[in-house]
Amino acid sequence: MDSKSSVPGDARRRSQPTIDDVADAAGVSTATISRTLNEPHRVSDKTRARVMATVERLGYQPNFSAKALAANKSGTVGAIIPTMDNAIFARGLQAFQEQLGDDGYTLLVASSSYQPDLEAQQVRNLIARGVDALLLIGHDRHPDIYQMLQSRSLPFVNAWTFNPEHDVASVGFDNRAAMRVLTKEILANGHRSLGVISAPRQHNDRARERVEGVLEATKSAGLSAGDVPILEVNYSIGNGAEAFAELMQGSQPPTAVICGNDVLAVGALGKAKQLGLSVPGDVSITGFDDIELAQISSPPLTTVHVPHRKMGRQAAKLLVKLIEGTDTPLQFELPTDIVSRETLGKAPG
Amino acid sequence: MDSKSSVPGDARRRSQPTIDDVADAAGVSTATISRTLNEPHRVSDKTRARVMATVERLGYQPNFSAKALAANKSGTVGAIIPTMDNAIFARGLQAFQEQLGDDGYTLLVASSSYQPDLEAQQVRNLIARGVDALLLIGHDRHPDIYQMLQSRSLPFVNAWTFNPEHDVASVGFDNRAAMRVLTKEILANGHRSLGVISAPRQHNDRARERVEGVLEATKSAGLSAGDVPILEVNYSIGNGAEAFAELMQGSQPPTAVICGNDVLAVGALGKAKQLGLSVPGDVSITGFDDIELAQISSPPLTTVHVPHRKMGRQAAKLLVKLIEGTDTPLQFELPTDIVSRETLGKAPG
DNA sequence: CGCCATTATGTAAGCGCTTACATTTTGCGA
DNA sequence: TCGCAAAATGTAAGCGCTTACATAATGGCG
Repeated sequence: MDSKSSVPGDARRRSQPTIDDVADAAGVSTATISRTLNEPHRVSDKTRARVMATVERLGYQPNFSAKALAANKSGTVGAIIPTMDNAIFARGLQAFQEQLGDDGYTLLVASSSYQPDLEAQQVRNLIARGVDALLLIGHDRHPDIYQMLQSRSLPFVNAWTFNPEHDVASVGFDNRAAMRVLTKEILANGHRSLGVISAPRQHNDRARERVEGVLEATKSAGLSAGDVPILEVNYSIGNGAEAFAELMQGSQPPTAVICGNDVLAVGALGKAKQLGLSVPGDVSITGFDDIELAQISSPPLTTVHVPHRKMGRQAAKLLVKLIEGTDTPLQFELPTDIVSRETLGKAPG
Repeated sequence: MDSKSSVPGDARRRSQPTIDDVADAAGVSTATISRTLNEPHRVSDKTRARVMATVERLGYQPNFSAKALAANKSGTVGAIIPTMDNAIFARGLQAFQEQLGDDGYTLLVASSSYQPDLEAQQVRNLIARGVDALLLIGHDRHPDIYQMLQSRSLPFVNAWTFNPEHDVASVGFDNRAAMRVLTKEILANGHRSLGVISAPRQHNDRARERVEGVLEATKSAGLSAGDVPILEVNYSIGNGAEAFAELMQGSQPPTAVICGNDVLAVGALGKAKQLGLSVPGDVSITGFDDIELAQISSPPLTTVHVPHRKMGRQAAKLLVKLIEGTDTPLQFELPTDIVSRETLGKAPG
């Protein structure tokens, strides 16, 4: 019963079999195992069959850390989103992940809670964890981040926004244009007194662009910027409601309230009902994103439809191409369209 | 200008500094660097300060794969959820991730799309990727999975459900009891003709338990099981609507329709409106989960509130304790409560 | 001041893979 | 049958860390 723990083939505590175990069992070298698994064509049919059988029999699973270390790539893609707790990101991320899975990559998620510093930290974190590429939301972010990505030549794409001025890979839509179109539609309905409920614009180019879109439209319709009150609140139904109340309590309340997203709009809608205001009889209200909420609110919301799932999948595809060095265009603009339901009507009076 | 590429200290293509670089720069051994970073107290104040400064100066970030390989742990926790494209999982996952981040772990996500085989595959995948622990939804799954986890003694917790019969770590709520309580409430309102719209129960113990809850309540009220039609559809507003229509077209339509979740209920609600049925005047409709949809539907939904965020955080805490070997109870039952809004009323007639 | 228990640091052997490079086998034309 | 290019396989050096063990520095005490 003496036991020299260095005896080869020693019982290594019933842990995972390693490549060496497989090599021994199959009577080939580890190199052959590795090749069989990663470049099957470089191995003879006979050997491949034998190795595969052994792999199967032993239940061998390559150790990922080792693989990542040796090959200097992890098969892992990171995503840093503001929050999953918002249908639009959750949905896009789900699609992103599905596509990634199809391509053999795994998703590492972090969230920034809309805080630039936190985002920077998360980027560092994910890089240290060896992600092969990164999905980021929007263009705004700490310059350190870009530098960091640059210096490591780590592929990344900015999603949920599209702006050819930024010379980086991205897949998204033109927030400004979308909102401009919506606003024009509103103006075409005779509204001249508008109000905006936006997410905080600082550090959030999407929110900023949307407001810009509104402003461009109103300006070209001859309204001066000062005429359009803009409230900034964090995304939530409650905040939407409050902001709406505030907007309506002035001496000359807007006849149309443009919300930065559907969640805010639904809050506004609820508050309108509560205040005894009819929508769109007394006020029109619009949203952005076209999430489920928009369909089932009552009345259903007129909003801007954004192809979140498509965006997620497309971003994944692009990232994979960047990782693998496949030639590809770097920028994808996805179309949005306004979906007219029942909360936008003629201006009263 | 001659360049022997093997010269030590050679310019390794301006890549990340390694622990060796830091060691050289700080004039200590790599062991000391490692200790400074991982067990600061084991290093003298002077050395620690010098090392930290060097780390800072070089912008050193330890390579995760190497760390994981050497230490045999990855600081990464995997989660396999049916889909992120459902507010309840997204929300819970967000909370889960926040807590994980607080504890220094990172989240690796995969989704099973409600398919047992896919789930098994994802488990394998995440294990190979070296996760330190796993979050799983529900108790139902391929037995191979449990065996796999067992044999590697990989910590895991089953969430979104609580059932002391299963002897595994879990944090969740009693789906059956929650639904039983809701159903009793419905019966107390005089309803005797019920209908159920559920998610497919196969491979989904949560859906199954919920239906069981309904049945327990109806049975103890003297109704026979056959009296309660049960439709199974995948979660979606549209499916909820269709199922509702089907339920109502019989010769003796139910006066109360119990839905497996809010999404289904909202679909049913919409269809009721469309069919000219008043809710709860003609039919009562209930949901489950209490997501945002429930508040803003019209009329707002009577449903079961589930503390998704709390569940996510709690699951993360538990998992971390399991990983670190801290002593802890293994099962956490979270309370649910029924929130009475406006879709449940007295039985007509 | 010298001894010895502490405390701090260094040495070097892996962790489980990949992959240049070296060696052996195979297959085929002459 | 021989020679040789191509195909298959093997050898072994890392990848960047952690950590057991060895060694050196420190400091308290008689």
